[in-house]
Amino acid sequence: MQKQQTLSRNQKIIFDLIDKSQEPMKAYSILFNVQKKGIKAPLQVYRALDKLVEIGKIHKIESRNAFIACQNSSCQISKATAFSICESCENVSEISNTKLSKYLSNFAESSGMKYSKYNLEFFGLCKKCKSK
Amino acid sequence: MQKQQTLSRNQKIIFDLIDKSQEPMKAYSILFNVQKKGIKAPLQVYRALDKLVEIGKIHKIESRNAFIACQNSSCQISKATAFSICESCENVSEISNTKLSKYLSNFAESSGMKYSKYNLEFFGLCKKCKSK
DNA sequence: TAACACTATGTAATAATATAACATTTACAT
DNA sequence: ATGTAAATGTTATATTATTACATAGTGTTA
Ligand SMILES: [Zn+2]
Ligand SMILES: [Zn+2]
Ligand SMILES: [Zn+2]
Ligand SMILES: [Zn+2]
Repeated sequence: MQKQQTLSRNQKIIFDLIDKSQEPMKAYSILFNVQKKGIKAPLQVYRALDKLVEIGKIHKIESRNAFIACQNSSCQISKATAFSICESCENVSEISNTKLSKYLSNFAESSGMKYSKYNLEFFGLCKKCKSK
Repeated sequence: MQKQQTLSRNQKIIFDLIDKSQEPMKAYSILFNVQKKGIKAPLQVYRALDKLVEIGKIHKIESRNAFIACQNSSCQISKATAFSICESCENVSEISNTKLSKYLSNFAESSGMKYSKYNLEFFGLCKKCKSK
């Protein structure tokens, strides 16, 4: 068990919003949604996002510039992330597969670099969209 | 052998620049470098980049918003890309490993989605930087 | 408790990345 | 020559992210 991180006020507001969202959220959409709570500037959002990513509570979907809450309770730090992204409905789900992550970290370890993390994004049509 | 794509004027100018570069190039840096050749607007650059990505001549490094020429002659289309990225010197190299790509496309095929492509980015220290 | 270090916050301005909208031109197949 | 798709040119604007600087809270230790 990792040490439990206490979130600051802004971090908590922003995490709660992302966590409740059914879809990845973009920074300026987050900003718009938290303005009533007193968070008025982009930087306040980006700072909270940076911290939340750092401690693994959220992940950035790089290809979409968007953020989702970690869907994998054991993923306390964002050092090995994998996602399926639907190119039609833009649904994103986090993949949590031990074999896959073992395979990839082994691959990285044997590659000659001093490996610190990876990010993998699969694209295609989700189950719903492919049956349409 | 795939059909050989003929590049248009702007596409060729921009591809040549990226291909000669020793490092990933960002869109506005590309723009700056091709202004003397008559390409004056961001959109001209982005349109060429889009096309070059589509036909697999270059790849976008999503975590860096930068572009590199494909280093894998057999990679005629950007449907399965993998990179090592050095967090110190920002060197990026394309990984071309048949086992890895087989493993990942099999994984995707068996995941329930209608898989179309993936992108994988490893982060860490490259050989040079780790020995410093 | 005072001093210190560290983290977080507030605010304004601006940088960097990317697209929309519209007009025109080129390539090339019928 | 006509139609059509791809590419280009141009202006304006949208979106994403950071710099710089000032202030406030939190916890540790002298
Ligand atoms: Zn996670
Ligand atoms: Zn879908
Ligand atoms: Zn390639
Ligand atoms: Zn390096």
